[in-house]
Amino acid sequence: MTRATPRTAAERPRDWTDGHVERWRSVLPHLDPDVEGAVTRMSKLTRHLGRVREQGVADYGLQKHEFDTLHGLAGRGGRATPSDLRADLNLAPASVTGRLEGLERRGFIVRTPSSDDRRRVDVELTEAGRLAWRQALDVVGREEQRMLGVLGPVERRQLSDLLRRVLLAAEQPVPEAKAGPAHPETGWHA
Amino acid sequence: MTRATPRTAAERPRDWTDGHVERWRSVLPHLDPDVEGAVTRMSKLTRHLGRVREQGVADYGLQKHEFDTLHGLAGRGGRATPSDLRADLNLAPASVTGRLEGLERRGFIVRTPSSDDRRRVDVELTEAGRLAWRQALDVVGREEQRMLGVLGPVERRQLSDLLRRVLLAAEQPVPEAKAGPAHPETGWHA
DNA sequence: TGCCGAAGTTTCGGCAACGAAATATTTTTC
DNA sequence: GAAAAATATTTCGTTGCCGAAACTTCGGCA
Repeated sequence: MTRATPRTAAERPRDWTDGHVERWRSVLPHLDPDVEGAVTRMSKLTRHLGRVREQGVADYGLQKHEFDTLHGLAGRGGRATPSDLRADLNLAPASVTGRLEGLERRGFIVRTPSSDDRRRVDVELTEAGRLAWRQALDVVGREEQRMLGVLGPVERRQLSDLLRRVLLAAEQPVPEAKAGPAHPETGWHA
Repeated sequence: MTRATPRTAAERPRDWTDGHVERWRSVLPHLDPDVEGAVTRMSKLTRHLGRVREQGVADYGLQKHEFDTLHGLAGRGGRATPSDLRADLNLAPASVTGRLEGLERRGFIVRTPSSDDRRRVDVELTEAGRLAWRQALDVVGREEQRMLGVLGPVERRQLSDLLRRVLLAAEQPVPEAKAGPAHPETGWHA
């Protein structure tokens, strides 16, 4: 092992979250440090990637929400309806209209009334749109790789697998009532 | 082992993210499924907890941002300045004022000009505020426990440890330039 | 054909967040 | 000890999002 993983908590370097959890434990003694630590770190990591996306994507003249919209569109091969995007991006219908408005004004998409169903609108990525998307995409990809790259391939798989099991539980509808356990507390995260 | 973890991918149940990653892999072939899977799942889990918080917290008459503010305040022992909250909650100064306005109107906090430094304002949790916070807190704690509870104690620790290592990398300032690797792509997540 | 409920999209009104500028107060500097 | 710089908070103007309502079009059914 080139730089083995420390075995004991003492020699393991501490991150911001360790301090956070410790602070909260003094207020809420029942808190499970591993649950709280994992949840907090996921929240922070997600926010961090969000910031990177926001900032990196700006170099290509896009805002986060603009990029996300282009990305959603690209994920459908460059053609979709507002309803598709509404579902993919988890947005209110009104918000989709707002986003498309801006993107159309900037020439990244075109909206044309569908000919076979005239209730619908077809949204299509223009060449300019596809280009902006493609360039901005790499910024985020690099940061994801940078962060997850500190883990080896096996560990990445392990992480992904653990999370899958958690998510499967989340996707399950809550199994009813569930008289609260003795220590249902949480310490939260930024 | 009561119900052992499946060894092969084939017998492992698939979650939403597996499909998502697969879809994107057909568009961006270089994508690392484990990186993408992990990131996507963290994003989804964070969002899920956000929704639960939003909804559960509503049962106690609070909105998410109101609860977060009370929570930040409680984390400082029930007394803080707007600047403290601004830092803890990662908010623009203007937003803090807006939030406190609402909470004061509802009787959950009190704002009093500090006597020793008259630029400052002291924000204090009222009894009503503390009560609302404490009750709403349990809702979220229960959901965190429910979700992470599908993992055993050892696995939770493992998850938390893996994430710590990733976060330590994130907390490090980006190590400069980093001429892009060959496959810096990403597939994104809702 | 003519009507009716369902579906797709946009408009409207309101809320919360942000950045920038304004205001008030303290600390520093000469 | 007064002017300048720094700090804390609020006000202002803009933006994006959301829920609800409106409008158009589609599909079925008499």
